[in-house]
Amino acid sequence: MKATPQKIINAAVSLFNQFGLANVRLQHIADKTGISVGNLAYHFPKKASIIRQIDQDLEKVIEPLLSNELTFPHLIDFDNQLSCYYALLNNYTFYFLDLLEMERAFPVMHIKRKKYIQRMVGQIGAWIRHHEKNGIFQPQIRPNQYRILGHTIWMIITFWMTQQKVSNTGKSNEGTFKETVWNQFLPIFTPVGLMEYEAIILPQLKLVNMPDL
Amino acid sequence: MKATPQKIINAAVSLFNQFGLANVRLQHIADKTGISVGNLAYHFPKKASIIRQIDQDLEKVIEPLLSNELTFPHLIDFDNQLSCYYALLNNYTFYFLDLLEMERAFPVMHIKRKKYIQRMVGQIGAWIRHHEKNGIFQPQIRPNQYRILGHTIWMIITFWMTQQKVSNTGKSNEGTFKETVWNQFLPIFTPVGLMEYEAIILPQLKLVNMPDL
DNA sequence: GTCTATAGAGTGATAGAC
DNA sequence: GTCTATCACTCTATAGAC
Repeated sequence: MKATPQKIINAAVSLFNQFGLANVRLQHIADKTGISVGNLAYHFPKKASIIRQIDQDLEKVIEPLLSNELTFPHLIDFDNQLSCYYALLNNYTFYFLDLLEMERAFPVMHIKRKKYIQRMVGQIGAWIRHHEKNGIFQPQIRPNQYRILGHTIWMIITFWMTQQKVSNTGKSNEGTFKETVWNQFLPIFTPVGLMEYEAIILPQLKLVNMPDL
Repeated sequence: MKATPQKIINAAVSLFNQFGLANVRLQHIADKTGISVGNLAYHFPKKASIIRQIDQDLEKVIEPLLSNELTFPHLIDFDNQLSCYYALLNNYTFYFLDLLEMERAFPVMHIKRKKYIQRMVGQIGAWIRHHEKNGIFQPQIRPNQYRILGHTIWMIITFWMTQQKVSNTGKSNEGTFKETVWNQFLPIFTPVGLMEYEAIILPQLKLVNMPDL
């Protein structure tokens, strides 16, 4: 892509992340890009064209994340995956803040999102079941326990940024994010699992400072 | 309150719940109430006046919920509290869907919300610690474990409706909601706690049908 | 209390000169 | 490719008759 369109996209993503999809005007995007609204319209005839472009960029980032098998034997692989998710949350915050606004205004994006959700929940669920058989996690106490757990972890990831903005102390923090997700696994570790967690994951988490939730 | 203002509020809440705060026009509210926009303006001079009134009604519902001590010795008390929260989610869905829009457009409501959040997280946390000392829940494995758990449960409650709308199968379901929250406690029960759960809570949950998440 | 009519402030999109 | 100017539309809020 040429220089100007790329600058426009960068400005738009940045503004969307900061103010939310519905609150950003073409004028703001043009100003931030350093061009006129007319010029903006030359490159992207509709506001929706900008969104579409961003959606395509986003797909290129999400797709590989969801294609990871995650059935690697080490917990650190999941920790790395969490880092990737956190980067996604940071770079495309608006995508996770404006879920319903996007559903209403850009139904096509929403259809894609629904597929992502299914795959993501499935991916996490498969990882849990893998480590259940593995002896890292204890067997389920109740039939649906780990299916629900997978879904809850998806919720934590998806609504992390919203939660942060609403509840919060200020700036977002990768360490707190990861700690919250890992906290879901803490009570279901087997002794062996707990040992691996405390040896491998915990030192990682301590590397980042952790203010109050 | 007289008849017309109350009808207006009812119509407004219903529309906000369905379409979201930002997508409801004065015209829609007037139509649904069966009056003209001019008349609507007579009763509520600004759109914000309507929101303010709803906010006050909402306070009357939330306040008693947050004042519950929840340190009663039986798990069923928490289950009842969850029923109350679910009713709140249902009656004031928009309040939980449009968190950020409300922060932007109605900062005063948001300040109140922040206080609610603190109290709610604190309430849940106190309940968990109470039952930890009680022998219903196992001792913490790690220092912050139950503080984070309380925060996660607040997230599940707060974002339940959004999650439902975005991910979902259709209509919201109290049984699935409660099961997801209780699932958080499942692995931290002591044998005694698990017995009480299976005797008292589980039969309750089974009373409602549970489609897929 | 209720209505119709309209002012006034945006906002997305377009036309046409350079 | 880039600009200025403007149209067409939407929405809140207000004025004034009944």
